[in-house]
Amino acid sequence: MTFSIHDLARHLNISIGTVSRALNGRADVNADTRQRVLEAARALNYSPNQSGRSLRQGATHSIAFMLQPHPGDQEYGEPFFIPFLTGLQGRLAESGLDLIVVMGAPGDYQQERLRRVVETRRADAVVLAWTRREDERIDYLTQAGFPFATLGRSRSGGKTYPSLDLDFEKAGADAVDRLVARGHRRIAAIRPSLDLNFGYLFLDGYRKALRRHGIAVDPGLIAGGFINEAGGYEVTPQVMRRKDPPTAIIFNNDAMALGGCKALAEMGIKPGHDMAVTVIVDTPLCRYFSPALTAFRPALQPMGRRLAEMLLASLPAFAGAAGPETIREVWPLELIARDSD
Amino acid sequence: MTFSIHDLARHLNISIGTVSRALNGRADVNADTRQRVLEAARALNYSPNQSGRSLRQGATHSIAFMLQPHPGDQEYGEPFFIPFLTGLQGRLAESGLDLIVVMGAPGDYQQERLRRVVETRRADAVVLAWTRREDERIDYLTQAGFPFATLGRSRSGGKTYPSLDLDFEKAGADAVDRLVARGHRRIAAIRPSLDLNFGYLFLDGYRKALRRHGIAVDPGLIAGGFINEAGGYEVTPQVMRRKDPPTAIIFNNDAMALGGCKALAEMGIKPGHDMAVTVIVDTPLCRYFSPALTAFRPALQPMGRRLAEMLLASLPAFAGAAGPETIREVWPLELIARDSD
DNA sequence: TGTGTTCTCGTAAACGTTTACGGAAAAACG
DNA sequence: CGTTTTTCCGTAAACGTTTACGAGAACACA
Repeated sequence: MTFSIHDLARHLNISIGTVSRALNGRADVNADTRQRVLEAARALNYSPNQSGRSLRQGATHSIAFMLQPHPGDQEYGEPFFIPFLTGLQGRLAESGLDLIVVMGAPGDYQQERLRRVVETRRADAVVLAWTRREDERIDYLTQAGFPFATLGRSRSGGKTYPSLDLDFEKAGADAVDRLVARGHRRIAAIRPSLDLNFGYLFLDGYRKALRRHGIAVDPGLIAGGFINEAGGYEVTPQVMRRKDPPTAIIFNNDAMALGGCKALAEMGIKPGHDMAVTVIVDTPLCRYFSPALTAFRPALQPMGRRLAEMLLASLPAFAGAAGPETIREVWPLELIARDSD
Repeated sequence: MTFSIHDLARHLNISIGTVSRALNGRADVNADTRQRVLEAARALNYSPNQSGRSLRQGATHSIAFMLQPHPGDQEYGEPFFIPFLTGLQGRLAESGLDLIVVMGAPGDYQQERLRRVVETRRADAVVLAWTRREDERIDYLTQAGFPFATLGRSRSGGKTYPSLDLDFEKAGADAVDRLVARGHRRIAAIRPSLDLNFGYLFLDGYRKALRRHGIAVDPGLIAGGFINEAGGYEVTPQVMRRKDPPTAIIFNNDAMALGGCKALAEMGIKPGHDMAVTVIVDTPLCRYFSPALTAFRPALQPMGRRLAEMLLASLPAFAGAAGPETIREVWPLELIARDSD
């Protein structure tokens, strides 16, 4: 049914070995014949069967990104990832690699999907996001000897894999510094599960900055919930019900911030007026919310490109002259001051 | 390096043929041996090499979704698609199919990526979105005899493929009806390129509804631009600069609406106060914008499921008893009244 | 016991590539 | 001209599966 290298070879009256070599740019083929082969391939619209190549070469020429929607978010989506993926795919394409995004059902653990990708050799490497503090996926991949890179740090797996992360500690600290400079002393922090490594890092920076300013860390001003709007909505009242409520809240996440602001609104509290609100990871929603939320913005597209580069550098088939020394990077988050604080 | 069916067979002292048959649930294998094979496969953690299967069977067991970010949107992302993809992937997974999302660089035409997917047999079928009125991708796929389904209608390719669309005509008309009922007579429409079929359909519904109400369609109240925030920002002043400016604007798209509202704000015009604003396709941004934008909401996740089902029904390997009669569907958009009109 | 049927399984070919190997022809070299 | 090297290409094996085919064993039936 489909057009194979045999057909092409027969058409050219040449052996399939030569055709393959010509197509793959090997040296031991005459310039003329190469020319003929390439022209014929173009004219007859031949392109090699991917399964055949993969089988023979043991490589799929594609990288898998594991995308998993958050549980309970029917509506929200993950606008965060699209620019990142754009950068990632752009860089991979330059090296002839396809990016395939493997979707998992929302809520189920990725472990099973990951195993499938790895064991069936669907991709040559995977990219993980939402790294956890102890991440079984990382353990699995290192133990299986499967190449991967992560968006986010983790304590799992040693320092053997490329990772790119954002400086959540610093953002947490910067947020505190800024609020303290503006006269706030009672600053709350709303975080997702501490499993999620960025939640942990953020809280760490928050705590250290408070201490640096000589402000005691009040556990009652720290609350954690599901990393979605419902989580923020549910958890924010906890810190507000204190006898000595905060005058500022730092949300680790845009969705939680929106839920939190909804809760605040129901208490008659207006962000930017009665309450300073800062968000760590900016998304378009922060910009369009009213009041526009002060937030820390990541450079998502460059991050995607960079992580692709780091991953490529770690793959034997692509490693250039340089060894994989710059394997772990932490990028800054840029403060975008808006109206909510 | 990896564990193949040969190893499994050797370990069991059985031929690979029998192992394969046992694994694939064929009838001509003894119940005992099947049991043994399955247990060993499980214990030794065997899973078949995907390239091998694909090569032999001529099927990849995966469906490709072509995702292409809009040009010029570094930041915005496509939250629209995530719930849709969740539904799509969920249904496909139930039939043992993987969903792979093929990313294209923003702005470049998908045609080249599509050819690659098709010619290299990376997927058994593809799902297209953002259908155009005349869509070369559809022409290509039908001509190539490659199975596909579309999110959105098109005039291309006849009625040979499953398609699921939203009723943009009706939404456009409903929006007009509602605004007329509220006393508006000068109603503007901001649309993306008419290439995009939903832009065309929307405008069609808008026009017909106006005529039905005996209101002449004023071309000066219709403007089209790029389907992003910049487009809305750039184009909205065009309708506002008329001597007889509109009292209501219908935006076909959330991003354009946000840009348009920005332009309005700069003119000192407040949506929901000095100007009624309606958006056709709702996203979280519409909800969180201030004022919250009245918009028509699609049932994205069920749509994803349904389109997967329709696609499956059109694939010979999956077609059940029923023929592919319900091949084209148009789903309603639900009005969510908020504060902007 | 002979014949036909049913179960079960092994053998081997095939899917479309890439690539190690070897050989023929051409070129280089003395 | 003989020898060595280089250039180029064909042959065939291999990647890991699935599956058509056939055959042996067991069973049923007469």
